[in-house]
Amino acid sequence: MTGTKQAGIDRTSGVALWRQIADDIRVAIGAGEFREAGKLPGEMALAERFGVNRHTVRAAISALQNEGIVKAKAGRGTEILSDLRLKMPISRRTRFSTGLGGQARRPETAYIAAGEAAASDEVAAALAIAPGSLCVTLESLGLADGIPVSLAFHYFPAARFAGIAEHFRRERSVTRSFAAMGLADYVRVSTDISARHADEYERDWLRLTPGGIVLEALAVNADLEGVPVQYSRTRFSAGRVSLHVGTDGEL
Amino acid sequence: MTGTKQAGIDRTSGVALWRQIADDIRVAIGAGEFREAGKLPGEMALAERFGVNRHTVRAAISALQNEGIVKAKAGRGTEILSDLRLKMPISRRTRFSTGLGGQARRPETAYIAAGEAAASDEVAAALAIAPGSLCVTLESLGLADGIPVSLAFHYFPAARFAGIAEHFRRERSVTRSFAAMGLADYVRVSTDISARHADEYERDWLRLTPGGIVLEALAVNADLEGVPVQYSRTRFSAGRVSLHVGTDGEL
DNA sequence: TTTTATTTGTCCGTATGTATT
DNA sequence: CAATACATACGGACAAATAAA
Repeated sequence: MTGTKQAGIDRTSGVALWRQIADDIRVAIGAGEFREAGKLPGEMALAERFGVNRHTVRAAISALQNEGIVKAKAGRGTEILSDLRLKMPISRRTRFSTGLGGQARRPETAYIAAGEAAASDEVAAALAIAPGSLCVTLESLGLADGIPVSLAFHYFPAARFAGIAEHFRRERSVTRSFAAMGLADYVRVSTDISARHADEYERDWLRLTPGGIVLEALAVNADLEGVPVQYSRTRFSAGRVSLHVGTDGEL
Repeated sequence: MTGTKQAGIDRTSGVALWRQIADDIRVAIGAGEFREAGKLPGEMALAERFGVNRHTVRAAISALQNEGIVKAKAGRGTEILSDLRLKMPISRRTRFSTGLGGQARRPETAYIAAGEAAASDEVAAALAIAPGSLCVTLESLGLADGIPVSLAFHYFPAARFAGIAEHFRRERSVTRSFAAMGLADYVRVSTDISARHADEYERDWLRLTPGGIVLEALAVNADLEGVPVQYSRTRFSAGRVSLHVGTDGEL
């Protein structure tokens, strides 16, 4: 099926050639295709490979430079800067800071906003409360070494966690905020994972370029009696994070 | 330009507006946004929503018609034909066919290819065998109602599962192939999930458009003694599938 | 049945972006 | 940095199909 035509380039798909080629090169870098050389093949070689003009390849490389993935130097070639991904564990004891702790990086959580909202059907079902019940909302940004990796929107039942936003503002941690309100422990009940293109708001906070991808995780946490205490929608920068599900044991 | 910019549409991303809008509408359909009406809002309403000209919306709808998702009729509106969005469970007992079975859809597995390969470091580590050991490889396509949803590449240690490809070719099921070779049961040990743009090969098999997204799951299955029996790399069509991780119980 | 409003389908022209030579 | 060809996006006008008054 892949056959004769030059490596998968479609000219009437609504996606500019330079963007298709940039995406292809990004995937190839992630797959480790150029890891040995540490740099991309020359512009002429790439133009040949994709069956396009050298100018088009230059536009693609320029886009990858803006993303901070490669760095082109006259006479030297195009160096590959980073193809690393953080591994975020998903288990019964999923927590942001400890999840990234083992990877020799400085994890950090930033406060974005807090508020109140009536529970939509979706939120109400997840938290096992009546639709329309009041929820405390909290928005936060997760960073590793100063680079944003996740953007989270949390819902807590207001009846039980009325003042949690103030705690979070000081503590910068959901776990410690729960603890300050008398909830010593909690577990992850379920996680729903999907992927899509980032919208403008997500691109802004996660510093993604147009066409960037987010992994969206819808998660429910519950106390040890199984009563839901938190519903959150976390969007991970797909280029910087993978999710690791260990189905055999705890973290 | 009609006025203020609208939800997540970017005019300098190398992706045509009509394609961005088509992707947005496809996701909205999958989220059930128009399920009540059974059809899309009018072209004018959508043009307003996305802040573009009516013709641009028409181009997007035309693309969705070609995908077989909607059907436009003069005077009637644009009917939604399919809102396929599958939820694939990831748990200790993860299997493709049973995973989709509960969703009242016809699951199917197609055989693509089989072969042999020496284990790379990555594969060897996952299967707990020596690097360079021989593996049986198997490639398969998962479909739901005839629509491709997953593309999988499997590795089995050849020392133990030498003839498994022939079994799979007849049985069209990894579970039944294992059973035919005397392995009655196995469990999922770990799953690593990431997201990225589909490459040409994946776009081809999964019938994705350029810029399409895949959810890639690297999974290890083991027998009940904990000895790894299978390592697989499954790429799900992100627009058609989400992954559900239940961390509390079995499937 | 006729009328009217609504919605999609098709045509025109113009400006800008993309890709090649 | 041309010149050229084509795709994209916009704006408007009108035709054709449908549903409801």
